[in-house]
Amino acid sequence: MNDRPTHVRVRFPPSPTGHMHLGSARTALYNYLLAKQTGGKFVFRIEDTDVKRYVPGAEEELINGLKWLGMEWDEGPDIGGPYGPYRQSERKEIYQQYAKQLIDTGHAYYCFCTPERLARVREEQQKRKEPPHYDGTCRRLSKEEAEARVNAGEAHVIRFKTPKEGSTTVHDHLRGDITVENRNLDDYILVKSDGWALYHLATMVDDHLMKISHVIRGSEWLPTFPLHGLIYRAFGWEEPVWIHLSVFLKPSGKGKMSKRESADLIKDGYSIFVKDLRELGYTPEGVVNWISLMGWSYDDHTEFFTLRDLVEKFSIDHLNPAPAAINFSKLDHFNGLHIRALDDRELAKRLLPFFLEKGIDADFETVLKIAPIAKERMATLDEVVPLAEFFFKDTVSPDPDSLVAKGLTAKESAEIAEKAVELLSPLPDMKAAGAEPVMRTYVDSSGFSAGQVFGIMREAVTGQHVSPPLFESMEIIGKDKVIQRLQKAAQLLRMVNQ
RNA sequence: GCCCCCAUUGUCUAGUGGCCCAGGACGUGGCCCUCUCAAGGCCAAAACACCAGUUCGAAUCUGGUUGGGGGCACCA
Repeated sequence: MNDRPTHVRVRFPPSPTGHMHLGSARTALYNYLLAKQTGGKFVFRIEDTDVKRYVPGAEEELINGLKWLGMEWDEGPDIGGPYGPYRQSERKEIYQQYAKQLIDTGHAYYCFCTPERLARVREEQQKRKEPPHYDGTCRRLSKEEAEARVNAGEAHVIRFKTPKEGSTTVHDHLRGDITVENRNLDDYILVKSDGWALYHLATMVDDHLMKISHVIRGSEWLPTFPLHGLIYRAFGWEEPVWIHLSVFLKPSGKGKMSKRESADLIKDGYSIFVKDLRELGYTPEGVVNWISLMGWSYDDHTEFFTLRDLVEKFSIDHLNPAPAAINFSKLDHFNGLHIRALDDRELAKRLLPFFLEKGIDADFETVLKIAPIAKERMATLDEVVPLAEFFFKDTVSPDPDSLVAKGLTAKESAEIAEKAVELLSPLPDMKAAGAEPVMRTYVDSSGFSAGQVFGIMREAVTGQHVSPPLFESMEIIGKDKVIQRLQKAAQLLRMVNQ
């Protein structure tokens, strides 16, 4: 608690190549939390050096996703900052300059091998059950020959000159030292033949230049982590604190979510994509609380957190290195908690669009009245529609058979509906405080149960088996409509054959 | 195949040698509350992968096994 770092500089550097998913949201969140709790900076950087994989609109989705979740960045492509540009596609020359430095210091070399030859070499290596590594042909070229060929305009890439002997040890904050034999590392390509730097170079250069002090990233980088350490050392730079987060597994815990499985999820009302979650009625509060606990924990009993709480309580010392299976029912739980924690005005504001989207002509004032009686019946915001759409209908159409109360005949049910009309009509309005005692007195004297009487009324007034509390609902609907609907129900019941 | 990482109930996890015949949460089952459905309250079933070792003592340390995951691109 006292040994927390201060003023860290962290970054979230996604590639605009697809939808923003839960894994990147969590990585962004942990970075954000660390920045905020230390008074540091959260840097947003776009890693778009691969034009072939660029997806239009992906960057905007990333921006919207982060903002929706409540994570604002301090430096980024849209707002700039002291270490820009924050888009890798605008930093090409910087990478080339550093690649050249690596060549000059003997840490990298030009390679003229064609993709075709590399594929052939790889194939043969695999046939011989050898690790598929670059065979070192161009590593043996003299500096003079290589430069002559470059100057002659021959196509080339730049490769890192990985040590052949010995081993490399790097340190991960939650996993400790990680050591690999250098022979298991490859002479990775740093700069492609089109002159663009690859992740291994571009990201290390950017992180150093942008003074990133803590790198929190996914565990898919673990295999090349030693290479990244080697690159930092080749430049003579001080390494950041490295933290590799576990991956998210599919709900069964067997492997990570495939494209197909992600698509299938939406049928069950779930998704691993942030933008879908929003449309499915999840709140940013619920999503943040949920993902914060997949790989991190506070203590042995506290689980409800707002983003503010997390900024205060999060700690990189309590991360869990094991992969975590996604548990959507827990998301429903957290979302419900946060819906109930919202004040009525805020909740109504968020509920309204879900009515409108379904073509229901809801108004804010009515939704504001509905919010308090519906909030504990929702796991997701969109569930308000089937629960409360009857408030906005001119008439409802209850099913005559459903109108008949359990254990009663249609005739008895009709009489109850008629009695309700008779007892409620004289009242000045439908305030629950007035209507409920009247009906309860009737229940007590009639011999029918509350469930029977109120059940008939619920079906009559809402047209639904399930609804918010009856009398509160009737108050919102208003006396005229309540009486009308009860009368109609009585008529329907009179027509049911007994 | 090779390399790396990981390993507590179905799932997320607490646990850093004695507070643990293992605590919390989701889910599941039961009960209570109750006008429906929820929410809420109470209760229950449910785990230290295995084998050695270190130690007076191990879920916690070490080694191995097994299992799971990730990576092996002129992608990130």
